[in-house]
Amino acid sequence: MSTPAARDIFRKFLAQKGLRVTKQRLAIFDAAFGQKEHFTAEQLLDQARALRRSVSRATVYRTLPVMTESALLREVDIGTGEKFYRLNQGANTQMAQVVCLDCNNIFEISAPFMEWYGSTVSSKLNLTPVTQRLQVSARCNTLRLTGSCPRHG
Amino acid sequence: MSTPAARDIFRKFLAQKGLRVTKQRLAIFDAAFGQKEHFTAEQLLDQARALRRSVSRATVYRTLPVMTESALLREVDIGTGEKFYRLNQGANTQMAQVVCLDCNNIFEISAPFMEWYGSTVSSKLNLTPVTQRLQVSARCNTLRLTGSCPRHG
DNA sequence: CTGCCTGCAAACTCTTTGCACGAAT
DNA sequence: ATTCGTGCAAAGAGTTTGCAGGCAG
Repeated sequence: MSTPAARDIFRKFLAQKGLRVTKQRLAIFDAAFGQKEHFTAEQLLDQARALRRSVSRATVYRTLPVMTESALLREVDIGTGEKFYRLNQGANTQMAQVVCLDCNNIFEISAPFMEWYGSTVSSKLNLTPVTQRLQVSARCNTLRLTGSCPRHG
Repeated sequence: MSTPAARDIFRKFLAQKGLRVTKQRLAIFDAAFGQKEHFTAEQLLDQARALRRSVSRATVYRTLPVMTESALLREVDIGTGEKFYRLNQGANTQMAQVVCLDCNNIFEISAPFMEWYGSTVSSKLNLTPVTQRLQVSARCNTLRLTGSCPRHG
């Protein structure tokens, strides 16, 4: 759940960008803060609608970029067609994702060397790195051996 | 262009998989071998049609997985909506991609440590790694400083 | 009041799929 | 002669956008 303090940060951010503080944006913001793990635009829409029935899909899609640009959220694209988002809990270190192809869980692993790698490799090409992503797809050993995955259910 | 020898390898692969050697599949295969860099399904369709007018988009999309499974091609997903493909010229080492957001070039960089990283991290989660991807998005210094990018045109 | 924001629905992009015909074995 | 493969067009999924009306500043 979003605290009044967190909400004020969002208000301030919106004001600063010359954007209006609307009830829809606040509902979407609160919904995002209620998420514990990765979530999709659709899941965010559901949660936001629970807080304010009229929130539309379009507004969710229009608000997500605002929240990522403000570093409130991180976008996580694992190449499955739909994008995932996650609260950016003040984590300043680069994260890698390990995606289990069996249980569909996304595990976030700190990978500080990514930043170094990005700069090193970019400078050789006369480029300036903007973002890095490192992802590992894997299969569940437990599921393979026992036929059921504890994380799967 | 595809040599008769390369085409024979493809014929053999198809036979081995119990798949038929059709004119369309050969045209798509030849088109793929004419590509020097990364290409999209649409670009491959264009090239294949240049070799055999009737090749359809559906067949290209149905043939691409066959060619990736046979390791003739590598799939490169940089999260832009459309997938890229590339000839897998016997490169056995893991590759990272540096994507220039200005010129849209994709630079392939050998990154053998990715494999090590994948195994290390997966084993801690009791998973078996299947694939790794490491991508850096970057901006062109030359473009920023001089207003034009030599690779852009 | 002014004009940014919203909801709705249609449009869009890339990819997949059902079906009847055609061709490889 | 069998099946598998093909082309076509429609469907699908996720996301974006044009427009008329609504609400924040």
